[in-house]
Amino acid sequence: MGTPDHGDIVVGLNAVIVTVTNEEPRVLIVQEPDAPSGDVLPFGLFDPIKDRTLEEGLRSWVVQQTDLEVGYVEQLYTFGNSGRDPRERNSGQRFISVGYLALVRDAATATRGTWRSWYEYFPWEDWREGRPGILDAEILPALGSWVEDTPDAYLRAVREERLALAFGVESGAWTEDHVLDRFELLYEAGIVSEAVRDARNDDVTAPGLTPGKPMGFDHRRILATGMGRLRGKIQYRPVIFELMPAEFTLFQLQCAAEGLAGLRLHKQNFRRLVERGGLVEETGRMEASRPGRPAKLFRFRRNVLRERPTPAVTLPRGG
Amino acid sequence: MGTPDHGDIVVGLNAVIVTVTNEEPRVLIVQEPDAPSGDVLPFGLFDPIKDRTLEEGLRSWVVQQTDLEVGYVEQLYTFGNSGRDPRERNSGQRFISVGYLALVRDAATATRGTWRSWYEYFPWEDWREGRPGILDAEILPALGSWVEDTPDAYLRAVREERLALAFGVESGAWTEDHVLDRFELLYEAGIVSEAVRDARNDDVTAPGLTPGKPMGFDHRRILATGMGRLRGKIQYRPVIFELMPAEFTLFQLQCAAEGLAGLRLHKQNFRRLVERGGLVEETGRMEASRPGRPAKLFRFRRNVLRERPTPAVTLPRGG
DNA sequence: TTAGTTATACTCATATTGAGCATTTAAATA
DNA sequence: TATTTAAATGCTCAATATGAGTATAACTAA
Repeated sequence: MGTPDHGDIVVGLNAVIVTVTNEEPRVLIVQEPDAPSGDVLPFGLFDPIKDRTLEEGLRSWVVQQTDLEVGYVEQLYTFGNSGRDPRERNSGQRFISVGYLALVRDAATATRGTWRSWYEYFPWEDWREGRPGILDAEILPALGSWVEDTPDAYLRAVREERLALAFGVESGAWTEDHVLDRFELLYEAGIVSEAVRDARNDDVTAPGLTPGKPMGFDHRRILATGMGRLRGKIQYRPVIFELMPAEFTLFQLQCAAEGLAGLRLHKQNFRRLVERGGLVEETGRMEASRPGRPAKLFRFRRNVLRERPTPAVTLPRGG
Repeated sequence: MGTPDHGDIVVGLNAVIVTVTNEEPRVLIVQEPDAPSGDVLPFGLFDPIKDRTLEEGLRSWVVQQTDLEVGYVEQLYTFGNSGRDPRERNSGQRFISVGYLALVRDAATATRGTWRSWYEYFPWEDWREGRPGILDAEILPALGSWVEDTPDAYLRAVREERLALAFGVESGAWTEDHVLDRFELLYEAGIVSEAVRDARNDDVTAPGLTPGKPMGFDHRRILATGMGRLRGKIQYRPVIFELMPAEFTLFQLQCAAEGLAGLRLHKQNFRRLVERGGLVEETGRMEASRPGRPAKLFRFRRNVLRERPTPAVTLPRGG
């Protein structure tokens, strides 16, 4: 990497590794002793000599660090903002962070790190038990006055529109995949503690309100990107099956979809869509007995990929 | 940047700058004297000292190089494959290229570069005059035998599935936004001349078949990414209006959508969707007279953003 | 005045979606 | 063994959206 003189670029690879256990979407978190403020995602540096591609680099140190064999991997976004990574301050290096989303079926195999529900970091994203109270109690008032207090009229209008779009203020429609838009508003408004941490000058006033658990570096932003991408993608690609065991009941599938989307779905309509869409086929086996009528076990019909242009689970809302 | 010793990382920012003129989607191409093989996109290096963010860096040298004020900008993808950028071979540096999509309304203001139809580089992507002949005459046979000739059975199955998905071989469905998937297949199969150029060892046999105009570096891949992203995005965000003048007829809007998607659309249904979706409003003015009934002029209804979760033009196929 | 050309309005069968009620099959309990 | 309870599964029905037209209106050019 050479001596770190001013102007050196360091490429960090960050992984949002997702699994679903007990109907709860979880991300792999590693404990970094020197993490300045909060949990961090697994990350490593891109080695320009050894790694042939970014994704290869990512895969190699994920295996090395966690012993996880990740299957599905997808690039998320490349962030290069100065000031959002505290490591830059002392080293004179410039951190570019490339985020990746990885999906694993079997959480058990990770030898390092812990799996945490992603809603610990984003409590306002979980609508499964109804509209989260924190939205109307804290977040929207704070964002509202942030918009109100914007001096410049044009900028105020822009922010107002962003707020309306991201949180469905005027339309009443919550779009579950706009996770990043919502987080960026909270960050810019100084309502998450990372914003306070990163503020060098005092243009950010800490409002004593920091919903959700903070993360180190810009990792909560990367997690938001991954959540949004995954929530969007399950609606047009069958990625959800990357998170399911080989055999599953339709209700387990629905719970996984609900967990990821943070919504309750209409059970009968969900079944209809999945079955009629040709996404699954019966295995002939039944679920081990529990109270109630036993459920048939299904498997993913891989052939659906060749048959339909958009083979995915759409999300019929409503409990 | 320091002396280029082995292991240095250089971040290149590449812009797919798109406009629509005469119903044709065009990209800004610059003439590089040292471009090894073909046209290139505008690109510049990220300056880790001056540029606060990647996007800011991009905007600054786009203005500097072309005098274009780009409005809408969106990051596409970060490529880091070694071997796909010929500059790496001599310099000992590692090139990471971050692609961006930028949309401009008024092509006239560019002071450098030329606007070229993106279908010059991707002739198989233009279905407006029906299914392109090159597909059945050249591309699909070549891809077919590439798959057939794959020795490893598992890899062959994977490739077969990718081919089926990307080109709609089995489903018969052409998904217009899978531009990158299709290009990557052509590249891996050695059917585009960039693949032949990049091949160090002889695992790629030049088949004497190189559809579409090649580009320098990995720029055709970046363009493919931009085309696919834009084609996908017009269906759920009103980005198409970033490419339209302030006032336009519904037919002009349709032609723009058709040009971008590379499809013919059903006129009456297109109107219905756009009008009922609340995307536009009448200005009261009419188009300057041409043969036929004069058309009403419309403008984008910006307020639709606050009202609807997915304000966009869906694409009703069929001429 | 008429033909040509394009915009716009309207229709209609079919598919998809949202919402709910009804039935089946098991375990748990009396 | 009969009854209750908890699911899974099956079915209906209205509302809406979509695909594919036909019909009419408003202009220009000859």
